[in-house]
Amino acid sequence: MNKYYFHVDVNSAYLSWEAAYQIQQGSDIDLRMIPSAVGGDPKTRRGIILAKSIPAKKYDIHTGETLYKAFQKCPHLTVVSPRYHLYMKASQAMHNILESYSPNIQRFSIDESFLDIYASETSLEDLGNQIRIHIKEDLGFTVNVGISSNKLLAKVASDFEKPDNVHTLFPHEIKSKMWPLPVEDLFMVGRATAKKLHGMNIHTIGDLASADLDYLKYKLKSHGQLIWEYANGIESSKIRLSEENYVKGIGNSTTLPRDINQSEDAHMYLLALTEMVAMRLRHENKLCSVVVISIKNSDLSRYSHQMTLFSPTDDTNVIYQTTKKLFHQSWKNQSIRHLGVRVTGLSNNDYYQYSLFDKKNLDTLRNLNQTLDDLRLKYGKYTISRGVFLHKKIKPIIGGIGEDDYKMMSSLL
DNA sequence: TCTGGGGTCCTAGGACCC
DNA sequence: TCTGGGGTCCTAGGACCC
Repeated sequence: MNKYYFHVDVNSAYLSWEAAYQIQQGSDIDLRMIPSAVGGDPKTRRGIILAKSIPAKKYDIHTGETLYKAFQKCPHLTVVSPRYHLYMKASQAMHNILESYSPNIQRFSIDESFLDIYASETSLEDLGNQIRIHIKEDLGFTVNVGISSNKLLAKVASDFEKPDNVHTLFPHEIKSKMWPLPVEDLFMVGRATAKKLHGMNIHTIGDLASADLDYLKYKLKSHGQLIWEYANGIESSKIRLSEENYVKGIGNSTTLPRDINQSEDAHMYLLALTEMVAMRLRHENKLCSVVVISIKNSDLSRYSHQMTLFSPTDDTNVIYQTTKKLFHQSWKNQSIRHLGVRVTGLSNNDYYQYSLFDKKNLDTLRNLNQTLDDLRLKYGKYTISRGVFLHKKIKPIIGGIGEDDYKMMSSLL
């Protein structure tokens, strides 16, 4: 018996979950069988494709492209807006099934998990199929399962032929199964790195694996070492359990319905974003010590500005006042297309009560914030809004991922 | 090809300390 | 006074992931 790693990846996750849900609700249309996609807001035609069906793929529609473009390629494309709460439930249901196979599960993203299992090598594919079928029969959507002796190889394996498949990628299979693939198929080789590698005449994962390590490190720093190891199948991280996989920052951002030039308008959006960020922060029982704003101009250039606070806080108003200050320190007076608010430097709020500052005032403030959060959670986020939003078209709270927030992946395995 | 939003990590330069 | 070195923290920007 040896330890093996399994990577479970939901096929076209958002679309599969949407399809499975609609069928459960009695629909006789299976979105997976027609050209369809999940993305943006189909009414305004803004936004992008987040997931697509296999029939939609035949129209050359791919993830990340604008809805506008997708409709041009396929006018009868069925598009549905994303429903993140549904996806979190589906993700949780899958997690519950995986728990019956291993106590060690690492949720890598909403639709991907790693688990380690002690088994004999001959039983691995059967085990993978068992997981695959279990999820399909109980939950109505399909997954790919990748199996290997480490997480990296398991992840690469789950990306082989889709959907509804089990693949292995053991070290002795690297040469035949992984090295012929284009280098951009490797985890952690994105657009920028791929371009640099092509410039070095490295085109396949095999090219990368046999490249000179010192040269790669000279060109790409530590990232060069990392991807060289990945290309050679070298990776040894353990399953990271959720306790050690804590949140490091919380942020929300939005593309504005139209470009703005007035700082008063920017303040509105900063407040609306801060409302959501601070609410999530309090929900996590955390305090932040750093506030960051980011600005994207109409010409798509972007910049950010941050500030470390004198003392950690979870108060909406303190964070908002800081974002305003940051905005005025950094705004280049160009028209703005996108704004973001993010907090980092998180700490637990256990000792908040024992702060040196006036306890009574702090408690009053905390109670006020808490009461607002509770009301919004119970009756909807627009139940109570700040007065400044009256008669404005701007939504008083902006940003996704609410109540059932859970820890997501990091760029490391 | 430049279009969304939510993240993490790395690096380099500057400030500041001893 | 302007000459050494080591360390940490902060900040801005870039790269990557889904």
